[in-house]
Amino acid sequence: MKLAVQIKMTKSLYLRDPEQSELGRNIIKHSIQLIQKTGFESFKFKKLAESIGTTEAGIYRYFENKHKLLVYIISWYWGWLDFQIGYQTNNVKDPISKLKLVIKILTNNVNKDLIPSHVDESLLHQILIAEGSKSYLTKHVGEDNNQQYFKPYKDLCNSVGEIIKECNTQYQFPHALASTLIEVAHLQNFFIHNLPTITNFDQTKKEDKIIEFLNNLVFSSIKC
Amino acid sequence: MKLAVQIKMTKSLYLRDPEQSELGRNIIKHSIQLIQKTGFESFKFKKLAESIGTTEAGIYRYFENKHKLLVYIISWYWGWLDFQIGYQTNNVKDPISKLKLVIKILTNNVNKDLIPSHVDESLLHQILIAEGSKSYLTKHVGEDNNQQYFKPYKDLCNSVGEIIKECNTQYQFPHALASTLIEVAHLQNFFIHNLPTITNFDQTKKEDKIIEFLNNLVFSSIKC
DNA sequence: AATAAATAATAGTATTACTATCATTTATAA
DNA sequence: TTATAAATGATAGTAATACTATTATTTATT
Repeated sequence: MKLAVQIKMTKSLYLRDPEQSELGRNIIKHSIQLIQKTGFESFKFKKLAESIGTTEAGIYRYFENKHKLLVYIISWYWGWLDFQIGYQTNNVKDPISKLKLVIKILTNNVNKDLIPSHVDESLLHQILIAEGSKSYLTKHVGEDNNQQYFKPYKDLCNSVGEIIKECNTQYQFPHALASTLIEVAHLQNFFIHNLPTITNFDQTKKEDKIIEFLNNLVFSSIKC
Repeated sequence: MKLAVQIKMTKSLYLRDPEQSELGRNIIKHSIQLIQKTGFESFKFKKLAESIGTTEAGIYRYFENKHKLLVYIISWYWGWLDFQIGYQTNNVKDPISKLKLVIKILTNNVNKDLIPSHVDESLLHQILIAEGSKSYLTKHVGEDNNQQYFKPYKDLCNSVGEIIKECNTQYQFPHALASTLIEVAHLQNFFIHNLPTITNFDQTKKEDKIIEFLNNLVFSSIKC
């Protein structure tokens, strides 16, 4: 029997559970490909339906609208990242090594194929970088939050925050630093690839530079 | 004669310069109000035209589409912030005090009415927090960048980066830290107001907490 | 007073984000 | 097996949106 990760998703995000049918899984799989390829603004349910070989109505039976589908996909990734962190740092005793590993995981710089999955994580990571903040930068963020849409994100922030606490119990802002770390990992990745003149990273071994920057940022803040 | 700040805007952002006519200035003014009120996704040129008392065609003579209008508004704010920083830190000799003042300015925690302006900066600040990253999180960010749309943003990052350098010439990542500082100031402001459980700031004197967090983040990183 | 530029008024189009309906296939249960 | 329900496919339709085009009118410039 294969090991499969089950990420628990908020029920109100979907009309029909996409994990439970072939069509549902296809919706997720092709959404990831299309959103990554065209960007969220140009992502249309009609194109999605065509690429799957179904109709618009078929998609709408699973997701009310494309924003919920985006939130679903992104939440799935947060849940999956949270799981990865728990799984991969499981044997690491030293909290500082643990936090360093977390930074690597957040920059997508570690082998995640330890656990097989039916989604393409590297595409998902790119979606996170380019579209992630659109999931909460809306006027209805409050209602979405009440519906627990951001629970996986908050759980992840909490997990990272707890590791930060382990490193230095005296540090005042573990959760703020955790959310900063998560977002800045994506932000700098976006900048380095799309607005390179904004940072002064040289363009060789980009990911390593981001990790170096983040390590410096986090560990000097918590004085380790 | 009144002192008026002129922020230099990239010409390719508009079709007709909105600074040069009453209608143009109205477009900017009402856009700011509408975007802040309804969010960018629900912001429609038709509603904008109605609120000004003109027609859709009138708006389209100034801006090709609503994304360019957003970029215009946001760029204006970056340019204005950059100017504020130059102006307000002008007499400050000590680079550390200077950087502290920059952090205050970025968190909107300082009196900016020193210089009069026909736009409402506090509305603009809210737009920046909620919509700012949408200006570059697109598939056409590369072309937009080639058109110099992000020059004011980069200039601001550069100004802040230079002040960071003044504080510690040895610090390796002044520009990355500058962009991080600018974005995190907005991010934490958004979180504290919209997803409060994500940070562990208590809800009193929110802005002060953000400043404290940012000061800690920046000054420990550059070891001052 | 003549000319050009800017604006207003109106209409039109292709696309989009859905909703509704009904027929057909597939799974489940008696 | 048959009856029943659930999921899917096929098709059509609608209101709203993001524009473009055209012509008339007002305002500014020479």
